[in-house]
Amino acid sequence: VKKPYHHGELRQALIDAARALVREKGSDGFSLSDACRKAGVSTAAPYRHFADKHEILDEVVAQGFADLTLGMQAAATVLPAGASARILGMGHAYLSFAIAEPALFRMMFGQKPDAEPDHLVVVRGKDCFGFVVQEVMSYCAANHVEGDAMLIALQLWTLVHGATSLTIDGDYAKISDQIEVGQILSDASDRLLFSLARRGEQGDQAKGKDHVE
Amino acid sequence: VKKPYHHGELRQALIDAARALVREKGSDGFSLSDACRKAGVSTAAPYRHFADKHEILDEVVAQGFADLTLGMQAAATVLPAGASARILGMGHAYLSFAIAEPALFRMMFGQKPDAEPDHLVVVRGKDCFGFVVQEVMSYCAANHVEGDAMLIALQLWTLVHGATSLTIDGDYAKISDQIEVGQILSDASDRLLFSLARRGEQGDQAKGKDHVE
DNA sequence: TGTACATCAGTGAACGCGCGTTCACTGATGTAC
DNA sequence: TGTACATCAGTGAACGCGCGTTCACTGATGTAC
Repeated sequence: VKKPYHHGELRQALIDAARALVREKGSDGFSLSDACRKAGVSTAAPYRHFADKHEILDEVVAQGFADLTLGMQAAATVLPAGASARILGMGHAYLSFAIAEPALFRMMFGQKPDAEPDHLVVVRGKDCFGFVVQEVMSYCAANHVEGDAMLIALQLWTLVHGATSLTIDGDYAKISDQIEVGQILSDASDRLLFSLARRGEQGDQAKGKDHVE
Repeated sequence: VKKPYHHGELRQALIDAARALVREKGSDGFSLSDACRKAGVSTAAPYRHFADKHEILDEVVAQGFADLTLGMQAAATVLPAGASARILGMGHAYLSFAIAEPALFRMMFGQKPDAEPDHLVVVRGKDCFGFVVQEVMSYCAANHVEGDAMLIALQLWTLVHGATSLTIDGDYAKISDQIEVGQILSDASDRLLFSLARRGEQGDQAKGKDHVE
């Protein structure tokens, strides 16, 4: 194969290379030079497409949020609307995403280096949480839950995010190798949801567990 | 003041300098050279007391866990034994610690750079979680809760850790500036604890909120 | 269809930087006799 | 109490390294006439 002078898809190729390198070496270990090596171009080439290193990483993070949203949507749509299993499935999708790309997950939710956040990243992040709120609202409507769906969504997010962080950072493992994150998640999620729902729906919600993951 | 050739307390001085620099610049921005500058010694001096850079940071992290445990103990002991407010107070102490030293908190619970974890760090970490389990067991005993105290402690830890991470990383703020982490935490913790406790104790637990933070 | 030329996406060499670590050294401390 | 000497905690200069970014450049593309 001959190597053409013009790459043609260099912008996306650099983003893909950056994401792969973040996955392999972590966000700290990532260097622009590495990404250039991987894409097969000189270290000056990226500056035709990006202002600096951070701009590439912002793009990676934005695509990460889009993928996370897609993952949760895929998990939700195969589960019955209004069931707590559907909410739980989204939580498992969140966890699975982070396990597949822990360093990317940390970049998405970790603090930025004091620079103001990228606009596209914020939009994608809000879309992602917006989907969670929407699903929680559907659940609440279907189960006649009185209460602020936003607050409930925040609590579930908090729980799932905690379980995810402690898993990918190896903190559960440092305490004991007997800990099952799936049990923690499903047990606590159900507890949070059940304590809200009115009587009569519980049998319906109690089945359908352990679908995903 | 004359500057003596021998520092005398250089080991602890370097640990203190490292902790201060991590607080100021983050764990990434921290360099051994910076710590030497701050302690007023040459860059070769640390090698009399530590094998390498990581050994200093391990020491900082271990002291961080000790401080976190102390903070939670201090919060717990001023609140009535057996009250849910006591458990909640520990959660707030966890959050306060992380807000005061976010970068240190991230080092404590973030993943290590593939090297095996330091022994002292693991011990201090287990001590810290052990205290939480112990307090949850007391709560369960006082409120006649049937259920695995370890699992309950894990769920509470997960929730509090999630709320703490999302707070210090600015993720709540990215969604909306109206979000109150205190409300999320106390609401969800109470819900997790109440759904376990038997009848009759609820009035006792419902007061005593909003003590700390 | 052919040619002139502007535009654009790459090259490759070089820069300055701060880092972690090593080296031979030197000044201070403390112990043996 | 005094002296010789081993030990130890520092110094300061140097190293090699990989990084992000800039520079003048060159090869390819595409458009005007």
